[in-house]
Amino acid sequence: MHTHFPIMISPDQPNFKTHFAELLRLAASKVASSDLAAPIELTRTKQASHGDYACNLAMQLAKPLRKNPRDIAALLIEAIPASPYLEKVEIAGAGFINLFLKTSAKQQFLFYVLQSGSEFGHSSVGKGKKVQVEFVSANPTGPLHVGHGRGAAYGASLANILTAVGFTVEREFYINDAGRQMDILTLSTWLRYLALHDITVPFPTNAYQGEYVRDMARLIQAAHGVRYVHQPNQLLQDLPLMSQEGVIDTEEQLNKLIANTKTILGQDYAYIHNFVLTEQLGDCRNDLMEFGVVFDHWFSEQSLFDNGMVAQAIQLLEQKNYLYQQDGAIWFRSTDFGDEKDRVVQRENGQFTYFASDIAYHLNKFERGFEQIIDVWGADHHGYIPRVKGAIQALELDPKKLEIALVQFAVLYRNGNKVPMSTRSGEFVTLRELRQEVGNDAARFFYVLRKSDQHLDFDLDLAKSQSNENPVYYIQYAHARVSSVLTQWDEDVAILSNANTEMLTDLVELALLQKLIDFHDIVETAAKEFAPHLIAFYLRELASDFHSYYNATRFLVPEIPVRNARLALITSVQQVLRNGLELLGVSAPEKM
RNA sequence: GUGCCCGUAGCUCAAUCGGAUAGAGCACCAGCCUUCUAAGCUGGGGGUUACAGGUUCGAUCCCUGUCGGGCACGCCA
Repeated sequence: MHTHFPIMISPDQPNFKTHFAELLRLAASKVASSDLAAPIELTRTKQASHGDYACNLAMQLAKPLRKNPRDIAALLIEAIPASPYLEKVEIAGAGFINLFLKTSAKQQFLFYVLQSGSEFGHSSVGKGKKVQVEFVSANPTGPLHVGHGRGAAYGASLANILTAVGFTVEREFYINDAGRQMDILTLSTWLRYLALHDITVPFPTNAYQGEYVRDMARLIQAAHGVRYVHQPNQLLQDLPLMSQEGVIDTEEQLNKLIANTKTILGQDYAYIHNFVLTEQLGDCRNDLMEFGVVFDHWFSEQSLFDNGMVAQAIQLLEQKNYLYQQDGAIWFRSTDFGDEKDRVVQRENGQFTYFASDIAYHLNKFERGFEQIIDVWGADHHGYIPRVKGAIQALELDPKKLEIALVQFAVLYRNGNKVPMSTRSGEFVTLRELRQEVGNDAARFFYVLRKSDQHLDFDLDLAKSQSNENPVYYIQYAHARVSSVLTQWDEDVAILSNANTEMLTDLVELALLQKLIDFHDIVETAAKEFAPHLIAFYLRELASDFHSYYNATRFLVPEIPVRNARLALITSVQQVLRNGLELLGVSAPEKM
């Protein structure tokens, strides 16, 4: 194919915005002899009368140059080099410089979209740098619920976007398989197993209540019969007093039960512990896979203990003099790094805290050579940030490499009421249930339809009753409509690369073309700001522009040049819709 | 009580890190299918950006205070 961009600065990735910014930079270097510290910022205009791109440079220069912004703008415009893509430049308002992109440049841009295909929107600004996105990382103590779903959708979309702009991305799931919660789940399962053999012990109210615990007990029974059955008298030994007869509800009681269970089961405890872990992890993995969320690496917290890495990390802090002993425990001086208080890394009983293994985990991440480490956390962990960043600084690692993306929890509403959610009580709506109710596509899209640090009100009744009015269908419908037109046209799409796009002069058509041009910037901004929702909003706007076009214009007209030009346009729109949906993990159906 | 986040149309949310007349969707009202998919389109009403000050050419955005909401403040994970 012959090139349509004779003097484009970057023929591989025609980017008019950066091109114009470069022109203005050249102009500014002539006008303001002193060097400019700030980069030139161009924004897309909201109104067509303001051109395609606007720049506020003149207003920013007003103070240092001690001149009227409009006068500066005039000087800048005078100094702008000629460009084959620049139609005209105007001064407006308080001193805005409005740049108009040549219509021919917009028209020819279509060839670039068609040629790039599924690669359109991708770039190489990431330069192949190694980035890790760690997300979900839910305790494997029960099914994923709708809160996890948001982290999953966000992290997966973010990873896709970072990949699209040229980073080498690793998706990691951190398995909390070392803590007390796993012991509680093991105990819960064993108690349900005993109940299957008519040995009833009061089931602690603060143990895991969910039906899936009984399911696991049945699996163990089916595989091993009575092998793990023991009489309960030893189990209740030395149990702290019950507040009411037959009710176990304190943490001390739970701890004693766990300790007794370990004694009674001996070697067998590890089997049940391992069984429930494998079972829950497998369930979690399948659930996420069905949701289109796949991880490159599953990292076990337990492995940090097994390999001695936790002890090593703590020793390292000790060597650097950031630890001290008090009340029998070992503390890390996180207050040296702005934390509210110092934090325990090793308890009085000799056990390391979760924080200790997290220090080792992050040290390990740095040792793996990532240039950027992104932790996606639930917003309830925000207080945890200073101590982790503090530990990283204490280890003399670069805290700027670690970025914490906080995702607010999704709050579920049913019949206008908040749905209570607690994993242990078993009262929660699972991600699976949600996916079955509204579908994977709608769920993936709905989750990223708002900024991640905003609370998400998820109205189940609305999602269910209005599933056909979900915005995702609006976008998918636009995609399917194009497919339908192309099917009826019934010719090879390849010939559209010879279309005469100068036929596209209608205002709606030019607006659509400009929208396609915007896609690159949207993806890059989404990557820079960790903001997948920008893609979702962009796609809705693009679909909206398309639907209007569809209703106002007939594509399959007898005049072949007009027809092919319009088909080239809508084929390009379809391509961008598909590429954008792909980033969000949403399917792009040919038919609806 | 202390710290962090938030407060934008009736509802759910945007607003390209300080820019031009604050935008969408849902809901509501009035129209559009004999022609490429009506899961669509066109038009309409809807706002003192919680409140009060401050900073400057210019504030939803930055600063201070007040009110209201969420979260976190364990030798839990």
